[in-house]
Amino acid sequence: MPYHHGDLRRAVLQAAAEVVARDGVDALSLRAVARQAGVSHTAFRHHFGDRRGVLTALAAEGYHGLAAAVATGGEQGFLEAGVAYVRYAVEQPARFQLLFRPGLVDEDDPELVAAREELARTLMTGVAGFAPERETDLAAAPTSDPLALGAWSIAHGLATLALAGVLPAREPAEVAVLARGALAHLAP
Amino acid sequence: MPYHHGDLRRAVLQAAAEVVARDGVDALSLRAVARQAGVSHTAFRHHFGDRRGVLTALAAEGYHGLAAAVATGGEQGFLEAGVAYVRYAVEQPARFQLLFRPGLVDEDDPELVAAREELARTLMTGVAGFAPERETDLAAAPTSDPLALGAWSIAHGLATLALAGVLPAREPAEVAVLARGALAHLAP
DNA sequence: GGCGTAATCTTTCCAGCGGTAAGTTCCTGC
DNA sequence: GCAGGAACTTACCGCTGGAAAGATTACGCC
Repeated sequence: MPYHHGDLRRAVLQAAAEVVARDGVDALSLRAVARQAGVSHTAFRHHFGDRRGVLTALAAEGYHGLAAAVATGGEQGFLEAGVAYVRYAVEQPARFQLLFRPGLVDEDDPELVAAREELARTLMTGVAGFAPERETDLAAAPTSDPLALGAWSIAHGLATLALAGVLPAREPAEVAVLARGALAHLAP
Repeated sequence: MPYHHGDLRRAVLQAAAEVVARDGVDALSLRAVARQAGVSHTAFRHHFGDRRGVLTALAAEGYHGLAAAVATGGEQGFLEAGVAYVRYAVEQPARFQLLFRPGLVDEDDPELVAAREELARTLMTGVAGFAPERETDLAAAPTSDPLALGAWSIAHGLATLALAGVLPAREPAEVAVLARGALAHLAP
């Protein structure tokens, strides 16, 4: 075992992603990750700073994944974009929580901000397909367009309600049905 | 200081509620609460079991508060009921998170379940006022009515997005404006 | 009135956590 | 081939939640 790991950053992120996906964000222990990577528990201080730094890097990756999922679903229309959003949340609950739980990440991290903007753009293109006659401004933030914000809120709200265990439905397929029903009540 | 506190359960809940409201759920330390109540850190094991038990009891109280807020807002119509929901979340973020963050509470606790059902009923009466001609079934769960679920999702989604720091708006009043705009796109 | 039992609370201990500080090893540029 | 900085380790600190065992009090029952 060499003194210098070589690609510790990558190894840590991968190990951390596994732990988070399996046991949730709260269960992520730097020491456990370090053990799994065969490294002392203070080794990645240099790469990430503190625990929040690790989570921030992980979250940036997560935003890309969510944006990709929504984009793929969006090829089949606006409604399926929303469904894809909800599916992502229900199928990868811990990853999703990491993205939106307050206080977990460093909000000012450049990579994180960029990843969030990518997601915002993806959401806007989805809404543009829903109400084409509106001449939606693709450059605008979804937070400044009431319709886009409504769509995002429905998808996001349903997803978080499902994760909270408030909905009777648990399986992704069941939740997807609920998502379609709720999204159908959105009017341009 | 008597050996038996007298009303430890009440004292602990009050102290815990203060800590949560001030510093967030994650900052709630049983030891800190115990110190504040002038009691050893294992004293309330008997009353609540473990940490989760304390949070569960706290959450049950919180559901009542949220339901009351929504009911009050609902007197001015459906839209204001939704706005009240969002306001509650933004004005008391930690309390709100406690109610909906996965894994924090014991989902099977009878008091918690009852409190959740009370909230569900309140939400349904709000929706009934929105679409009176639908002859909404007040006894039905909001999760089985697509319109009710859509309304709940919009309010809940907007609230959680705001708490996540994704929206530019931070002040309750600003968020309330966004809530009205988003809710306005919901059609019976 | 007194006694036994159960409820309540304390003391003590444990392993694990994140973070800091100081020291060691290795790579890289000159 | 050597300085200097990057990468990593070891040792330590205070904190946490929980388990176990003991002390104290309340209370029902005879």
